Order: sequence, then structure tokens, then C-alpha cells
Amino acid sequence: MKLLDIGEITERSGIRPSTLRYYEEVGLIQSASRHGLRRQYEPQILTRLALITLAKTGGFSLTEIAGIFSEEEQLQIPRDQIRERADLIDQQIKELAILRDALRHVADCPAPSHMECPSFQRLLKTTGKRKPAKRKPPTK
Amino acid sequence: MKLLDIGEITERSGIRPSTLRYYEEVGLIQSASRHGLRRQYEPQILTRLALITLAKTGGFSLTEIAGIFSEEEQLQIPRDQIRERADLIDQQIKELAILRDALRHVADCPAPSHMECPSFQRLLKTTGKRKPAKRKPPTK
DNA sequence: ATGCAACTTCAAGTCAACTTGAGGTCAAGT
DNA sequence: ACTTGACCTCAAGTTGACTTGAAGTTGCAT
Repeated sequence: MKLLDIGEITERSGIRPSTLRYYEEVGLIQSASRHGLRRQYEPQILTRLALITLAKTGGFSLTEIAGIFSEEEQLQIPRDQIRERADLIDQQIKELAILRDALRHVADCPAPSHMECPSFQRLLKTTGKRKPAKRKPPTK
Repeated sequence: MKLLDIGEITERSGIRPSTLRYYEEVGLIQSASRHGLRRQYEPQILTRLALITLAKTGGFSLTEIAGIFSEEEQLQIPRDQIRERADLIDQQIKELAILRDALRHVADCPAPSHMECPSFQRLLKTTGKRKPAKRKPPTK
């Protein structure tokens, strides 16, 4: 089982070294060992990173992600809360489908003001008052 | 056509007054007029706010949202770029479906370490290297 | 043995998106 | 006429998620 160093992980995951170190700092990931100073990672970290990236897309904060996918017991979130999260994601998927359709409408509808276009209005009919999901900033 | 004041908008949209003023400041929305000092909004702002909330869920920055849904011509983003965005959302929907399934797995699978569970691995098989979508922080 | 690219640490900086607080205004009800 | 509560402005503060920069270390190819 050979270990990878941080440059390798960066290349395969698309996540910058500084970010990987930051993730380690906040307890999201660990390196398996060191080779001199250098962090050595097990290849399976890549799966974990994919998961983390995914969860960020889902609007989870790093703290929440740590809670959900932690191996350490004291950090873990109860199962039914996780199930609730899954349902929330499901809801989010539905909303994104609306957004996607709204965008396609905006791209295709010749009307100058979409806000007043009746078929546009209809699209958004289902979208009500919602507390926004948690989000985080770009990686440029 | 009666106008609503900011408290009304807050109540119906779930968006705080400070946020509404901030949105106005950055050009995302406008108030129709003032009653004394007080902002007066047309009811259709609610649709617009729903759309903004939706787009944030989709990971758009406020600047991007302004570009996509602006009535002002000079801010507008070309149609084919919007179509691309829609396709991106579609991709995001697929990834979120994976995340949802992964969460359900974590909630239900008795294995202590999901990272090593083969059926969990399989779930994430399709998720590769991806540049993260743009995100923004929570509203507490 | 030497050079250097690829790592390292640590503190400070950045950025978007808000929030907070102090101090002020004003319309409407009593 | 007065009080009150809902609004206002403007500057400064906060938070999460990173990034940057300076200064140091080290495995490895030459």
C-alpha cells in the first residue's frame, strides 16, 4: 500500500495543498504519516475528498461535513439527523430543477422582463419561503 | 396595487431586513418608493427574492445572480452562458443525488468505517475531480 | 556534496455575504 | 401633543473558508 504525497493528491483531486493542510488543521482529513516533513496520504483519502467536495456542493459547512463523515465517535451526528439531511438534499434537488428550468427559460424566452412573463411565474410558483442552505465561498 | 413595507417582505420571504437593504445596496433588488423614510416594495419582489434564494442554493454568487436576472441591459449575461449555467446545475443535481444516497447509506449501514464499505465506495465511483461550485456563508 | 524543487510552519491577509450597533426619523394611534 | 415602534443610515465587526508570504527543511538526482 504505497503512500502519496501532497502534490499527488492535489493533482488527482484538484484540491490545492494549502486547502489540504487547512482541512487537516480543522480535522476533516488526516495524513497517514510523514516522510521527513512531508505528509504522506493513503490513496483512499481521494474518496474522502470526493465526498467532501460533494458535500460542499450540497451546501454543508466543513464543520457539518466533519460531523457527518467523521470516524471519531464523539464528533458523530446521530443517524436520524443524517437521514433528515438526506431529505433536505432531496428537497434541494427539486429546487435546483426549478432553477435549471428557470435559467433555460431566461435563456430562451424573448420577453424582456422575465419577472412578468406568465410561464416564468408559473415555474416559480412552487418556491416559497425558505431558510437558505449554508454555503461557502469559491476556490477561484 | 398596494405596496408592502420591509417588515412585510421579511415575514413573507424569510429574509431579514438587513439582508434586504444589503441586496438593494448591491443592486440585486430595488424598492418601488418610500413612505417617509420607509422602503415600499411591490409584491412581485417576492418572486424575485424566491429566485434569488433559489440561485443561492445553486451556488451562485450575488454578483452572478445580478448578472443573470437583471433587468438592466448592461449587466446581462449572454444567453448561451446562461444555458451553460443551466447545464451545470443539471450536473450538480446529479451529484447531489449521489450525496443523498451516500448520506442514506451512512445513516443505515452498520459498518463502522464507511470509507471502507464496498457499497459506499461504489456510490462514489462516479465522482471524480471537480472544481467546486461557488458558495457563500450561512445566515445562521 | 550539492542544488533545488517540493515540501514545511505560522501568522497574517482576503473575500463574500451579511450582521450589529449607535444614533436618528417619522407616521399613526391615544 | 406625545409616545411608540417600526423603520432609517452609516461605519465597523463577524464568519467561514481559504490564500499568501516569508523563512526554513529535505529527499533525491546529478
